[in-house]
Amino acid sequence: MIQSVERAALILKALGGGSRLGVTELSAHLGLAKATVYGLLRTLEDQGLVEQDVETGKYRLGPALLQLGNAYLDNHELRARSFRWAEGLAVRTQEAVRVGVLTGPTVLVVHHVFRPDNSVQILEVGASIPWHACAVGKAIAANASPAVLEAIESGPLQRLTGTTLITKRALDADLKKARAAGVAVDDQEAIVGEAGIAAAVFDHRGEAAGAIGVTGAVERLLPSGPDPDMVAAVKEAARGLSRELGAGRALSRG
Amino acid sequence: MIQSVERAALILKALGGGSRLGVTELSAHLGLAKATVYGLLRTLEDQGLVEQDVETGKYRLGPALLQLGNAYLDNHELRARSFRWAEGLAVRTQEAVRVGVLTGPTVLVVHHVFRPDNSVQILEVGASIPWHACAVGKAIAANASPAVLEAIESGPLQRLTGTTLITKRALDADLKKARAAGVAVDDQEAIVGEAGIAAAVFDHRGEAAGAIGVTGAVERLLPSGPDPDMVAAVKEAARGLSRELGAGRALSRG
DNA sequence: AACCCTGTTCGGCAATACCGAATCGAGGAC
DNA sequence: GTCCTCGATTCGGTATTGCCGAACAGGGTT
Repeated sequence: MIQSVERAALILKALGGGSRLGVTELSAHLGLAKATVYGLLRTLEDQGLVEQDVETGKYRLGPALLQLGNAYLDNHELRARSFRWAEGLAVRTQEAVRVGVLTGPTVLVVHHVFRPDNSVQILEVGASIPWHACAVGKAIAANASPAVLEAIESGPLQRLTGTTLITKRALDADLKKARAAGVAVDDQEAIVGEAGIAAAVFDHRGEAAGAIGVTGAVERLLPSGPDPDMVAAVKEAARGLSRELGAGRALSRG
Repeated sequence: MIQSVERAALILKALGGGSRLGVTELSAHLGLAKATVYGLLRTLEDQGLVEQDVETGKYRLGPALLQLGNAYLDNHELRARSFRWAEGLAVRTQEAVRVGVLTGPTVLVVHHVFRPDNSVQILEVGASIPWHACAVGKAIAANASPAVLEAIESGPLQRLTGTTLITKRALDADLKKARAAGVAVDDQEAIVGEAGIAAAVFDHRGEAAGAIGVTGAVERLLPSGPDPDMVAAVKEAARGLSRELGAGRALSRG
């Protein structure tokens, strides 16, 4: 691991975590000399990866990151192929659709279709959600390799609402249920009143590349248990998308 | 400029420019030893900034960039404050609205409101557009500091359509017109059939922080010259937004 | 006007990252 | 099945490079 690059990345993540930070704050945060941080910041600024506030002298993330983030999306195969499936799923279920991938202990939303009801909604592409508190995350986890599952389950599991599952035991049971049902369900585990139903998407190696699912008001998605039509729609979308990615017959692990 | 960080940034930009690249391709592209590039890539991968394709061994951009790009947007003051103005402008003009900032020689779209006509549209947030071929870019350039203007005008100016202005002379005249009118106009200079009307947004220092404007079919925006109602709407949105950013009375340079 | 808290610059040390060359592993051609 | 080639990966020595401590400069506040 080359030291200066690693440190530069940590600076970016520190700046991403909150608002503007100064050289002194960053050097304290990272435990480095001020001059070291300053040199890194100068280079990052030169590359457009950070910007310095002309008034306060503090630093914030730079525009090049937005371009690179966009380029990441453009090169994303799962995302590209999910467009028509997500659109169809949204129309059929009349709910918002999310496509996500697992990055570390969080789900990164790579595609999002609004609920087709003309209401004002904010785009969630780029948002990160704790894996254990959303249907998409649990759908991926339920079909992940043992090593990955172990890694994400061993981290701290934050309680977001009263129903969030935060013990390995409860989660393992829930993932087993998800494997049996073919879909994972989130019952107000991230936001009170909001539920989700999602199914894993597999690539040509049979690995879970991500998941697709619907999110919406709990009374619509889980009227008395998961709505069967929605479950079927989600499963079909996930299966179709998997096939497009080249998945063979073995669509599920174990 | 610290060497390894600079090189790491160049790798990211190279990967962002196209599709997957291998160690050898990158080392040839940057003129570095393979082992050097390899070390940088390993570090970048460790930080989630790049991903390695398990099959081909080639590298692509990583998910952390999407998160950072999103964080950039979250911390963006102009963008945050532009939400309600952009929404209002879209409703009033019945056209798509874009808010952009200047980054190097291109305009980066930081906010985008769809044309309110229920058609399927793709979100352009994160997209980069040559400054000289869009109304937003010209609105910013017309009010930029001489140094910035000189920098962007001296670069190569690509012809995108038959009407794209690509000489310094033609652009200077157009910018002068834009300053006089208070809005910049793009008449199919980026895409045939598409026009734009935009006005600069000023921050509390009186500097052009970006621009807001409408885009749409040329026959609606420029029926016989710029539609006066649209011009007025764009100017009002830009002025309101500037005021929110703390701009004083001096809303225009010179 | 003095203080304090920033961001910024400088110079020397040695740790650090660079490079060239060798190794490994996979895919294709015959 | 075997050879060949091309690309990713590893290794070790070198001196370049970036790190650090300490001093400087510039606002804002008291």
